[in-house]
Amino acid sequence: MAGTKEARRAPADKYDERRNQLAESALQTLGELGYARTSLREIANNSEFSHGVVHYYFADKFELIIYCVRYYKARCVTRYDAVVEDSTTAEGLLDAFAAKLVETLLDEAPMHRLWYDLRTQSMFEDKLREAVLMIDATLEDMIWRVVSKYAELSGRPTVMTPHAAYGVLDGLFQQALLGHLTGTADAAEAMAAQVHELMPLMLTPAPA
Amino acid sequence: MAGTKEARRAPADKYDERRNQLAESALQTLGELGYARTSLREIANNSEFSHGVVHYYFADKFELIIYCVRYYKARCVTRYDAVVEDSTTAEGLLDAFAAKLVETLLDEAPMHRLWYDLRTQSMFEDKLREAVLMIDATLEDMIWRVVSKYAELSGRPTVMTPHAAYGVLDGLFQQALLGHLTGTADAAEAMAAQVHELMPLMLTPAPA
DNA sequence: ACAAAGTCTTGACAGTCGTCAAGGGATCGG
DNA sequence: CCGATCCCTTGACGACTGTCAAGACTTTGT
Repeated sequence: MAGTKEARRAPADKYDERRNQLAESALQTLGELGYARTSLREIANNSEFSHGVVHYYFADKFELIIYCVRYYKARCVTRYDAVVEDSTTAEGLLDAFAAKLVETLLDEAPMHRLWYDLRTQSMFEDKLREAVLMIDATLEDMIWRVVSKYAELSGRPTVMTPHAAYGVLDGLFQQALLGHLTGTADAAEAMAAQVHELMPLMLTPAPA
Repeated sequence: MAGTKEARRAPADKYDERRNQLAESALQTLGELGYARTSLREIANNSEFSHGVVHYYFADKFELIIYCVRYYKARCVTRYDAVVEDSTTAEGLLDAFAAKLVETLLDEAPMHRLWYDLRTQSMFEDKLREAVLMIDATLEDMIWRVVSKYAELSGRPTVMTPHAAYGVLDGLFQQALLGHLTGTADAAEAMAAQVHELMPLMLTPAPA
């Protein structure tokens, strides 16, 4: 039992490569159909392999999906780091942050709805919980890097905890995503305006 | 089984009554298993009928689920109205509102996670969109009645649109629900504290 | 009381699902 | 060059799904 994975031959690289390849096909399928309607056969159809190969690289469906969640996290968790590092003024940071929010909402809408789908599934399915809570915490850190930098550039301390700041911003983003996917044309821009108004409220009031 | 009074019922009433009865069984099942794992047979199992009866009262699965969404809405949309009407001070309103939020999060967690599940499904499934957007708008109105009354009692105008106010509060609630369902003991109380800090920020700054 | 209409159960259908076993090629060490 | 190992395909299994038809039971109208 123990050590079956270590016993694997030299091409551990190729093994991981295939797993990532399948993860990408899975993410694409999940982003399109959602968790409820995604089958392993459909995932394999969106790859260059047949449906049986999934069980060669993953023990079961959950292992694949959880692997996908972590694989996805690795790509998006640094999304706003450049914004944080490059900004020199509070207003510039806020503009760049809001613009990046709009950009990712428009460009990667399927991935975002998948994330919300999986996070909600974790409320029902124990097996998804650990992975989901881990990435959620990482996203909270990501947002907090933005907010605390914004506070620093403004020269005013924050009045919100990282948890609360993530909660309210995530609420606005999710709302905008729903609007965007259901036909509200200016959902993303409306969110940008809301973020512009909300962020200053996260700091102690500016001196009059 | 002793149907003493149904004998004289008008058929239309009984028909709607059965539909509501099935809707309640469906809501219970959906709240327990989530959308992805709920089958019509499981719904019928949680009722006193057999699985075939569903297609006697509903054309298909979607009609049942959409009926459930509307049925659910009718019950919860007035949840905070008593809070709004009975409060005479801004602080009293805020306390009562936060307490009600905590109460419903703890007592009706399965229903809330079902709502978030269905709302997310509407990002993938066209057929759910209309019903979900309708109830979402109604919830936004419900929240706005609280916020605007809070502003009125405070004697200070709001600085947020109804849409934004609902977005941020819903974000905090959803975050707390996830925390509560995944084992964070004080998730609900933490949310109450966050709401206490957030609500004043929705109004123009108080005079120093 | 009899017939019609309404209500519900049963059983089956055509699919789809996750999973796994058997086996065929491909690749590589010897 | 051969045999072992890895990679992948194929096909099948039992279970489950939404749906519907046939019929039994109940209630209603006359």
